[in-house]
Amino acid sequence: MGKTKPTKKPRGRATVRGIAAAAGVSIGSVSSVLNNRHVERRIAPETVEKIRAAAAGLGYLPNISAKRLRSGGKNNVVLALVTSFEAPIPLVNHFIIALRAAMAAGKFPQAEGAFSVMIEMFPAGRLHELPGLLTGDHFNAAILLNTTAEDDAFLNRSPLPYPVVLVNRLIAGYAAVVEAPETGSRAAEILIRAKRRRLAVIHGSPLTQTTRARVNGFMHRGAELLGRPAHEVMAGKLSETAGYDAMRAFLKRGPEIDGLYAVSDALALGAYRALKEHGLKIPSDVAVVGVGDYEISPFFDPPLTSVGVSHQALAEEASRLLLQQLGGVGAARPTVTVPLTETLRASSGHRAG
Amino acid sequence: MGKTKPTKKPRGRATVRGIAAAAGVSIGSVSSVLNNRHVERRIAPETVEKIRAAAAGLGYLPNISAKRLRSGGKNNVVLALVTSFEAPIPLVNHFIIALRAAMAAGKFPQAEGAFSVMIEMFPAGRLHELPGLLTGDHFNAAILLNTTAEDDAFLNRSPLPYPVVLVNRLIAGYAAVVEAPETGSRAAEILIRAKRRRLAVIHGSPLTQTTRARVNGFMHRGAELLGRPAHEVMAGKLSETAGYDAMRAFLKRGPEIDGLYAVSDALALGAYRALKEHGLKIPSDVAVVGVGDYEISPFFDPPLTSVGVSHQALAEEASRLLLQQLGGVGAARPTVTVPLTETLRASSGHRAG
DNA sequence: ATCAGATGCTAAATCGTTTTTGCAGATCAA
DNA sequence: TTGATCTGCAAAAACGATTTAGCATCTGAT
Repeated sequence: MGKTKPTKKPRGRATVRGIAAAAGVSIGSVSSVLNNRHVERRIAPETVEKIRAAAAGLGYLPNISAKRLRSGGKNNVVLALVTSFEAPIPLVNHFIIALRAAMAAGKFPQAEGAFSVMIEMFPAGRLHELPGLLTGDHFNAAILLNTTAEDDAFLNRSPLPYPVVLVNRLIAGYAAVVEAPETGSRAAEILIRAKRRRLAVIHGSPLTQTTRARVNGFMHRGAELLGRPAHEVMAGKLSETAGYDAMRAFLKRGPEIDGLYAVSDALALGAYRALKEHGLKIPSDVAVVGVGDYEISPFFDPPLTSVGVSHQALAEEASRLLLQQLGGVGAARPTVTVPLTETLRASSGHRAG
Repeated sequence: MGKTKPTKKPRGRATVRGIAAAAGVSIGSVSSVLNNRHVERRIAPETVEKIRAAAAGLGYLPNISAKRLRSGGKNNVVLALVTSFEAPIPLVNHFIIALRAAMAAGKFPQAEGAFSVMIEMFPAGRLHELPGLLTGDHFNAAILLNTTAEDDAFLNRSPLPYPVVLVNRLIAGYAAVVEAPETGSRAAEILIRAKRRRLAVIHGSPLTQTTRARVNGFMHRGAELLGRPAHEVMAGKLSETAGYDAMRAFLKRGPEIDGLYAVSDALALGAYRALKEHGLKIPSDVAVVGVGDYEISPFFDPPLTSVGVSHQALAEEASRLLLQQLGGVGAARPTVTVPLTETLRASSGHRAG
């Protein structure tokens, strides 16, 4: 009938072509109607209806890539936050705000301040299955969070063809932002300065690069200063419930402690409850030190002393690093160590901050 | 020289064309080199170097839209989470997980299970400035969170040309997910069942649609059952600090209360501290009810009783609704009310859950 | 009957990229 | 010297959309 071009088979997703074929018009008319330009473009009302019906019938969804390409908007720089499903991302807004701030501050002027942020999530250990990761089809640069050992091995095998910043992970050939390595030892020092001698550390299992560094630093410095090893309390995960369960079991087993280091504030909060239930007072019986990864740790009861890097600092540094690499200053892949913030609060016997 | 085509001016961002012109080769060769296909494509080593140098010199960044368009991957459905900078997004992972689950469950088969998620943030009240919002250039569908009254007015004026789901907001012509309206009244009932008679509610300022509904429901039901109005404690924001400050000032002013409703768990936590500092015990002196928007509220001391909708339920319902609209079942723009979850814990005198 | 202006649509150009095809020149074997 | 094979690259097609230019046909006025 009215076919004007060698019509393609309508396989796959509906496109303007498919609609045009179905309605017996040209793709130009289809586009005009779908963007509500049919008045200026003088499309007849009944044609408009035909096209709308065809689009609805085919379940048309525009191809965003084609739209963006064509309409050539300038904010075509796409940054990605890549994290695993299993890990929470309380950091997301920190990152977006930090990226935006870094852009506004004129790092990476090419983007003209405009960029898009995608979130890509993958099942732990399956980073390699993430579409577009290897081809670079989905984003111009990425911040990688919460990778597992398998993911790290994959990254090590196959370098990604765009700028990447790892957070709390070190892999050769990649830029990274990590917390200062003396977190654990500083925690030990805080407790020891507070006259604690029988120390314990509570951590998750398995240990990550970061939590292992914290535990090791703590154990090492504690043994060094006290000549005696600290107890190790092993929780299943880094959650409150896991911390509570592990701490409860530990206390029931009998060892007496007067100082506790938690490698996450979630564990600290869980331990709080176990300690209180066991009749122990914080800090008079047991002083507690966390890492400050919960924004509400000042409102724990008692407020939690912590030493660690703030999510905000981490996010700012990672953003800076990412844009710097995008700016393309050669092949610099620096590792940036974010300095520690020590916040002394009541949980270690200090005056509430 | 070796110019083969009427070379375009190199204005704007560098493209393969620009690199080709700079290196004196064709764009095909440029593309081959940039994608590390130069071996199979038999590009001479010195040409490879020339192209790499030109690309680096021009600060080349590929246009992601063009890449995706060309390489035609099937996951071209783009969903957006749109929220304001000011509001936290602890919900992000809930939404992504829920969207993924809904996709996997076979809602919206067109996408073949693959889709991308973008996060778009805007300054409160400036939703209308978000690039791509009106044209639909950036995503196929969106979930809108944390809009202000101005933003809502804008949405009301200019209907968006793609499926949208509003969260905790009602605007004519848009699908929405809201919490059940009886949150506030249920909170009042919990406190009154716990034999509390002198009630107060603590809330932020300005009130949002949702928090206003909570406050109104609470006040109304409280007055109805007790024949006496509840006190209103007004905090600046929905933060712990604001809650603490407001509650402290209120207690200092003298009114005695025995039941408190907090329209956010953050306010509840801030109020906890003010109450304790004032020598009041929870729940014996003052029972507290929150809304359950903090995952760690079971680990408050004492654990917080709450009535509200979980972020997870909200996210699941919003995702379902979004995909349903994408599936395009006509122009259905339903408003879905998410049922309440009531969790009785120690803060209202119940046994810890 | 003729021309001007509407009206309604098609065709083509374009966005930036990748891949396929093809062509010229060099190298090699006989 | 003549094919055959290899090298190195250019040209063109394609992805899916939007916009512009242009071509018929119709309407109404003269």
